[in-house]
Amino acid sequence: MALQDRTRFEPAEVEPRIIERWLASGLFHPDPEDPTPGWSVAIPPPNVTGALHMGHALNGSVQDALVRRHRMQGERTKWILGTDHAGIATQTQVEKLLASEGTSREALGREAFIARTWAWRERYGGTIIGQLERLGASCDYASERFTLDDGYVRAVLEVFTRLYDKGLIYRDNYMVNWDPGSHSAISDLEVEEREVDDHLYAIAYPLAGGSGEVVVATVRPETMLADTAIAVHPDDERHAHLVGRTAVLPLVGRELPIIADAYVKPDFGTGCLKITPGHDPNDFEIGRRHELPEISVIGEDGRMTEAAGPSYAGLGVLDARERVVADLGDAVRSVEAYRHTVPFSHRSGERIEPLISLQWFMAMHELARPALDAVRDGRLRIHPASERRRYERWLQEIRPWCISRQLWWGHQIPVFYRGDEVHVGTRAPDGEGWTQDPDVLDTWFSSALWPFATLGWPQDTAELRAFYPTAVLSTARDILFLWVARMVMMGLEFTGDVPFRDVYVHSVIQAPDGRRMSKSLGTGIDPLEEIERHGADAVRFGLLAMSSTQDVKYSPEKVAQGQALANKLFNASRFVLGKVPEGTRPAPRPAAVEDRWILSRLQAIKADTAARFAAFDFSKLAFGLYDFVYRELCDWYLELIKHREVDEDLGATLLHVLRETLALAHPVIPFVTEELWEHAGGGEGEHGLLAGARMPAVDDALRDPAAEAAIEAVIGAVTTVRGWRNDAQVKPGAFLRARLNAAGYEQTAGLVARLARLDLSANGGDPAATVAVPGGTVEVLASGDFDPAEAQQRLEQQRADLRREIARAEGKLGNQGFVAKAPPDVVAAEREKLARLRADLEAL
RNA sequence: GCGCGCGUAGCUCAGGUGGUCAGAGCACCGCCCUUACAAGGCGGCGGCCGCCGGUUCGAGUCCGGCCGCGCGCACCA
Repeated sequence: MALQDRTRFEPAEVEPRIIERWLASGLFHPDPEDPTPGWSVAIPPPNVTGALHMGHALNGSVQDALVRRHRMQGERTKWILGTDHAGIATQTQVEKLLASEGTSREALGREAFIARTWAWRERYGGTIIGQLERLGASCDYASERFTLDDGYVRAVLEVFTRLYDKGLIYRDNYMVNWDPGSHSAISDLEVEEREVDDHLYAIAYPLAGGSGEVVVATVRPETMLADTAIAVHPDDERHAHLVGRTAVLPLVGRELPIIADAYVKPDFGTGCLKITPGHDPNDFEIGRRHELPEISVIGEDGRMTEAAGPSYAGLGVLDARERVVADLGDAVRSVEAYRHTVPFSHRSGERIEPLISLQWFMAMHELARPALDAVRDGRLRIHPASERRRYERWLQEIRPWCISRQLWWGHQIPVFYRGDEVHVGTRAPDGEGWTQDPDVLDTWFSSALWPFATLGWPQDTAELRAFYPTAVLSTARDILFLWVARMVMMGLEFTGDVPFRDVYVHSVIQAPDGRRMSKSLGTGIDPLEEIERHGADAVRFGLLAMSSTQDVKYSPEKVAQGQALANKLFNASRFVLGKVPEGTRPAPRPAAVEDRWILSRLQAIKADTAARFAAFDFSKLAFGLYDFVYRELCDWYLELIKHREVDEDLGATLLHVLRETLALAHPVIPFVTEELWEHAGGGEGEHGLLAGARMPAVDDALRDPAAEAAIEAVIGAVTTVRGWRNDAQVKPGAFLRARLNAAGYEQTAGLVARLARLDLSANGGDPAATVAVPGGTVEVLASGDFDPAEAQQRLEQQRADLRREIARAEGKLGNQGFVAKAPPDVVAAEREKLARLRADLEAL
């Protein structure tokens, strides 16, 4: 496309074309054998079932900005890409599909179901990869991984086996969060608390021997069928006499010992707690402490079991509750409405049924300690600091991780049983009768190996040597424990090094009204639709600009700002490239003070941008670029040089500034900059792409404080005169005859004259108005082009403002306390300010 | 309940270590089709910086207490 044919940047036309060039260039697929230092990022693997949402888009923008910047710094950069098999999510999707076909997973059988799921994944699994491409993410698409591919499976087996041999993975009957929805145990981290309205029942249990009773409170009367004790607080004098005695469980007749345990809150309810180790996590702990029997009356299907007795067996939990309450009759002493929070499955949304179940667990304390140390000694840095504190707290209070899931889709647990024999390994030992554990591992077990399993571990590959540890892990805060902390533990355990040096925890993007973005609420905004509407550059810029250390509301204005920036850069480039002669070689060749100024400002924005990248301050990074392009480059520099003849020097400087600006902005808005780069001469190498060009370094020799001061004055003077013209109702096009009575404009009077539309050539005539500008005044000579009365009013306003400021400064300096106690330089600055204000007033 | 964070122009947000810090974008008003951009340019309106105290010569900026909101952790059956 000829650049001069359009006045607007058209992302929809340009971006797909640019993507093709990037992918064809091979720039995103680094050679691991190359000796250049490696720099890598591992993408949080999206679910194969997933589609790009705003969180992915933000995280993609963050990671891509980092990756592109480092690639342009000459590092051998790899962005590790892949998808997660996402056990529950994927299995649920496929089961839904089967249901719509009138069949089911059970009808198919395990092998066929898994084959079907693979086929489903082949067909629908890759959509998010294409969507990342559309965002402009420069991932290594040529070596995409999957958490169930062959190499990955080997890594998982290796880790399982080694942890088992170390005794850190073990099988136990333990209280788990049973999710009746997915028919599987789930980990503590997959449980969410929700507030519900329940009833609190007070139930009387008679003491053995008929000498009184003990009243307990419960929201789940049906679980009493599994009670094995009553507990009171050891210091509770009201109930001290009960400890050691025995109560009789109503309906069942079982004798329950009355024990003392500090867990019981004496001031809650009656101060007496029924203990049900089989169906309550806290009771389970108490039961283990006191070696109580563990009875289960609720099964994995959520129905009462035979152990509940003939009149309850087979009933659903709620029906059983009703029946129990009815059967208790007078023993129910009170029922009151009760609101409290209870656990629900994050996945299925069903209420968790705490059950004792035979599951695989991972002991975490031994693994957690090195992960804590890594943060404390600085090998791992977490940004922002508040997230680091969360990380530490969780690791300190870490609990065993239930890693088995009663699913089919995933890494089947590599353990084989034959009678009492147990064998851990890839395949069953020789001989008949071995059966493999039917469960699969928690999806997060395999995700925890992501940064090294994707690079070929446990083999010692060139990729592993080149790209491990990765540099930065960028993620949202909701998976800091679920994923990030576990990667650190596994990385340290199996590679001896942290899996990444920096963790950047980014904002969660909420809907514009502050609610959570979600499909079910209808509050979601599709990033792809935003990209279609405004361009990928605009969305990337907007997301980075709105990011923060806190959650943020989605801001369409910031996306619009990004779109405006892309367009501005497009038009600025059209202007520059239309002026620069063919064959110009870009170079800083300042011929005038404004050239020295823009070159100096360019060094400043380069340095600021580098610092903001280092600090993960993406919002300031984005706004800083916006401000430089809009304000300094377009509003001022291009206006300042507009009427100069573009000779070799100016041409070289213009092209230099443009190209460095494009390079600097490329990591944030890669498409428009890549497109314009080609028009601005392109780059080295066969592809000539900006994505593969070098990031310009800061050149301190081009910093020029004198030029900055001179142009600052010009900007101040022009702005002030424009404001005055507006107030004095000067005809917009008129060039007013005026005298510039001010210091500091030796080289720039002509610039002021042109941009403020003044004719400074006249020396005669009476001043009809005075305007204060930095360093002095502009005296405007009488003419018919403005209204003297309005001008006078404006002048009075200016004088009043000055007098007010003078009075404030005088008051401050007249304050003994200030002069005596404030630091000398602050006092001196105040005196200087006062003198300047007085001089300004004098001049008017 | 404990912990963390936030409440600054109509809206969304910036404002390390207290002294031009009262800002940006959008919205709004006025003027301008000035040959890069009218989805543009120029200028402007607009804020007891949540409330009440305190520390200080001086406080959006520090301390305490309220009020409102968000998040994290733990939950009392």
